[in-house]
Amino acid sequence: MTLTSDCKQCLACNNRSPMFSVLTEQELLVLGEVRYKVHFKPGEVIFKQGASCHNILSIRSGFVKIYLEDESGRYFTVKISSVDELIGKTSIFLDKRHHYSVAALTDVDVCFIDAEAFKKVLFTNKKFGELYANSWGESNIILWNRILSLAHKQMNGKIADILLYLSESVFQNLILENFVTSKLISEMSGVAKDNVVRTLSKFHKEKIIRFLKDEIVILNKERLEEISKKG
Amino acid sequence: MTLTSDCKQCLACNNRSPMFSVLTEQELLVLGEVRYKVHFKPGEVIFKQGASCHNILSIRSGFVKIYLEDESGRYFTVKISSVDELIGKTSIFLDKRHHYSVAALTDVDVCFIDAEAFKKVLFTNKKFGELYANSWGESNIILWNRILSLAHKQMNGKIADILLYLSESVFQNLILENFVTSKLISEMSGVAKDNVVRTLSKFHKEKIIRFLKDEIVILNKERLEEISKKG
DNA sequence: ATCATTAGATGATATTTATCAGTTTTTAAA
DNA sequence: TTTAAAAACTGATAAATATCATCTAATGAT
Repeated sequence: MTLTSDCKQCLACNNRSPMFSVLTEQELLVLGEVRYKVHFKPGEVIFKQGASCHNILSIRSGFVKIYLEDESGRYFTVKISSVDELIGKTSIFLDKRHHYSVAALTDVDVCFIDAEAFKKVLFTNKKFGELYANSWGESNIILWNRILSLAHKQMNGKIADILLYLSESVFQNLILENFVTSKLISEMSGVAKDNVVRTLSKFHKEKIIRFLKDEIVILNKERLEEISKKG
Repeated sequence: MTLTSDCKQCLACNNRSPMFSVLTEQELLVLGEVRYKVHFKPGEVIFKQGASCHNILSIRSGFVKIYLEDESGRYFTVKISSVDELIGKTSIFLDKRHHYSVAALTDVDVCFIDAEAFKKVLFTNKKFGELYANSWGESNIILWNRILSLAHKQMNGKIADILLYLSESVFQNLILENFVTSKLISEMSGVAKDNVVRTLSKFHKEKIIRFLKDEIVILNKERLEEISKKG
């Protein structure tokens, strides 16, 4: 993790979340004063579940995973976030503790914005508040979908769900970035790693995906959707 | 479902969510004008996933279940809400559609409050906005916990989690209300009904709970917590 | 009071999935 | 360039769970 200061203020930042465009110059200046940018390398932990929480994060480049840890030390990755997304939308309204962990999947630049200053702007600018709430709502839909997938589906369906989620919501592309490994899909789907490998190999043989040396490409999305539906 | 008008305006309502206490008289009067109260009998559906959404709901008495339906028509009950809780905190900020269904578990009185008027108040009164966000955040913690439970735990752990959730978060009591049936626990835990019955009987034999004629009482909470932890 | 429906109960079976063990390949590090 | 550490791969096995079938008890409706 490296602290860098070579970035324009929020006012002129062109990696900022589009939400910020509804803020006034004055508001952007305020936020610019209370933020700092940090660089993380792949694998580095950005913050840990249980640690105290004083910032909301804005991702300026790269991909991070948001994951939960249970009492037995097992992980579950809930979602993957990237540019334009805010992290901690829920946490800043809770008990000043993080309720999940975040780690970098690639090289990542993150702006840490002071939560109190951010909240002040949030409650002052109605337009901004509404966009924030919309974006919070979108995040919740992902949670509901994850719950449905975990509750009743079996291996094939769970893995299909993850592939579709990654393609549609994370990359907007049929080609999945190469940090998507079987291990990551295992963490996201709740399916044991061995079985993820087996299933991906099977999908490869059936020409539903191409799965070669950590490259995953969706070849037959309709089929994946059927598998997801069937469960 | 019965439409009733025998209720005081929000101003004098003593079944309202405590959040409302930070509103001004003027704001309460506004909300009072755009709400209507409806009674539901046990089993009645209050709204369906996919239907259009123009209201936020405030439960004034009774218990409701919030559940998701998947493409194959299976149900999953995410949480149980009761007095003092708002339903639709996320939905009013989405695409005007409900993303889950709600049904009455007992006799229920619900206030339907017009979403647009509610949002106006929400963005005007900062204190109210903050309480709303806190309460939204609390709801999200429940979702995260559900996800962790579903992802890695097996039957015993999943069922223990539901019993603990009901006791701690819903009833604040070791005695679970008698609408909590094996079927409901099955819907909430993602475990097949037959296996829920088997597990509850086992817990009964081991004196962890008392499970007799639709009465469930937690006798040994520490043991349940161990089972939850072990998974 | 009777009938139909739902919940509880339980054993048997089949399916699904996790786990283990061992091999190969790839990637990263020294 | 060699070595170490992950990741991919695969078969075998064991464990967990869903499903099916059947029964009784309880509940609610007419």
